[in-house]
Amino acid sequence: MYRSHTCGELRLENVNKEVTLSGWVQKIRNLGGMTFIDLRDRYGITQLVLDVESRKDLSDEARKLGREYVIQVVGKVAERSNKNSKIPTGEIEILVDKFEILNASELPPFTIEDETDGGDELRMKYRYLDLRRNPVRSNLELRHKLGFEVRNFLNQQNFIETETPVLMKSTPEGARDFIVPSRLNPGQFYALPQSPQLFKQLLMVAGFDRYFQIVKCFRDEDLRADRQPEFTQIDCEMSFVEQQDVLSTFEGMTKHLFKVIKNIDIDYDFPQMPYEEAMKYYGSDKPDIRFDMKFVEMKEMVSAGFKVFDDAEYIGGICASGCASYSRKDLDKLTDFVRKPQIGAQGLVYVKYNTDGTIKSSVDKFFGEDELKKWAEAYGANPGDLILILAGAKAKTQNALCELRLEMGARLGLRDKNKFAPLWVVDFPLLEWDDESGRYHAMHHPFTSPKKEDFALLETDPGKVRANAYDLVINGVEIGGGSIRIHDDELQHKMFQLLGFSEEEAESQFGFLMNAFKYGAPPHGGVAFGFDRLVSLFAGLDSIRDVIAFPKNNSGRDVMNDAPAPIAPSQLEELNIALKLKE
RNA sequence: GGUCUGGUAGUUCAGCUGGUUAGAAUGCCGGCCUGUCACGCCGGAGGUCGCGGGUUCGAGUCCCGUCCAGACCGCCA
Repeated sequence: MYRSHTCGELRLENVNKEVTLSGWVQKIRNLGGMTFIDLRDRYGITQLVLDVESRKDLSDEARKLGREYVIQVVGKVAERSNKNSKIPTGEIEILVDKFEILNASELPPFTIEDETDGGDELRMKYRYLDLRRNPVRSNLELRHKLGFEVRNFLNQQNFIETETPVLMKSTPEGARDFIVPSRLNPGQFYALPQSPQLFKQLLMVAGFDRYFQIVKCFRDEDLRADRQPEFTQIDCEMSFVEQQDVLSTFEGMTKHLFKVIKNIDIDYDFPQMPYEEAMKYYGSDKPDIRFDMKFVEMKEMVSAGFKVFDDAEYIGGICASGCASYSRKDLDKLTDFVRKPQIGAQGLVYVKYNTDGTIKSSVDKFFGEDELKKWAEAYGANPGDLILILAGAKAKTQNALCELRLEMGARLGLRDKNKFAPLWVVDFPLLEWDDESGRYHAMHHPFTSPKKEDFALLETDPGKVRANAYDLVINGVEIGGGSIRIHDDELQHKMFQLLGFSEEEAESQFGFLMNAFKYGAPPHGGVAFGFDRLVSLFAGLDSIRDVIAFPKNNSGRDVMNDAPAPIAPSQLEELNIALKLKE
């Protein structure tokens, strides 16, 4: 028997009990006549004591131990004379009778502590050591709990978890596919799924009614802190539902998760904001509504005379309360912030509404105090507030203003990680124009249904058609998205036509779906949640890497096993593949 | 494909306008220590300053190239 107890469970009531523990040596404190060893496993830390007077042999033997050695000890539980209130086992310790080294350890390249001295790269290279640390392990425990509760909730709601193929067909729509060569079919390739979209729709045709799957998805695009090439989705689909049915069901799931995981009661309906409104007031389709600071449009309001404003397609700003005291230096810094190439504003106009009621702005030369007062009124500004204004091309300026709003929100401490503000963004456009290819693209995906009341626009002004599509946004993070699908083969055909597919292309790529629609496809819709993002949101992290056991780095590499890597010529031969690498 | 930031001891970092032997903390090794739990005290070892080239009497420091890492833009239906 390796252990009778874990390192996290012994308490005062176990005193005098003979126990066997196994674990890793966290820390050795040798006081000369007495040696303390912290023994660690997944469940906690238990202190071992060796007394030189009673057992000199053991104390000498303990000199051989090093950090992260795996040992087994037998001893008696004793009450500590000096208790440690910081750990659950702090009232007891083990008087060691014997111990055995089960496995020695080389010196770890970084400390296995909550506040490790290791940098990200090292931690990833030795991820199995990093995973021994409490913060990383508890993130994965949280992930486990969330997944478990998702299954629990959806099971109670009659959802069936069904696996769908990982080897499927490549389709040119959407993200780049990861490709897998087929040995049995020379010159042909599988693709890894970007999502099980088509299969879950076919399950609806099959009458499965309520499906879900916690499933790996793959997209061969560049990485970000919140984007990995393989990631996990909570993928769901329901039949005989309208949009509100889907929203209600998954609002329920979200509330359930907040309740059981974080003990947070959300006792209100999530707000639903049309896409257009989100863009108008927040410049983003995923607004962070933990704080207000809505955009104010000013194009109609300003008088002529200031060339930047006169030439601008869009003028808009935000009101940062209490920031009128910003110095010239602070404002210069903000100007630098919005002029960063990633944000791309040309400059920043400010209006200080001073606490003494006077107004000072960077455009005093062009606008009188009366006009500035009028602006302040439009913003609902109070004395002490600072108005920040950007002007230029509409989409770009709104985007820059969105970044500025988030920055000011952060500076004012309005983006508290322990506060959660869920929001449904609804009524997304069905299509968006792509200049590069000179055609419309599906904003969500080509299986999304247009709103009935916008059907007529499909012929006349496709860009104006709204879709039955929705996103769940929490704290400015897109947690999930979905739509009511097309379940009619004619409408689906028309959709492909709008997207510039020829009849043949549509048929060869998606014919099986449209064919299925001919055999009694029920109305259906669904949603997919980014599971990694959900976990990182619950964990209060900005990056999804620390909620993934073995993540890829910025270049899509696994720095621990050094994937991806070349394969043997014989493997290529077998796959009928000849490499021709570009310079 | 692009922009920005970084790469110096095992590790995390400092090293100013170029100037003698490149520092700190932590970790590691040795010694002392019977109630520690960030143990304490004393001593010690430890460096291809990412790599290549250039400027200079002299480069960790300046310039060019390159590799690696991170954040972001493009991309991500």
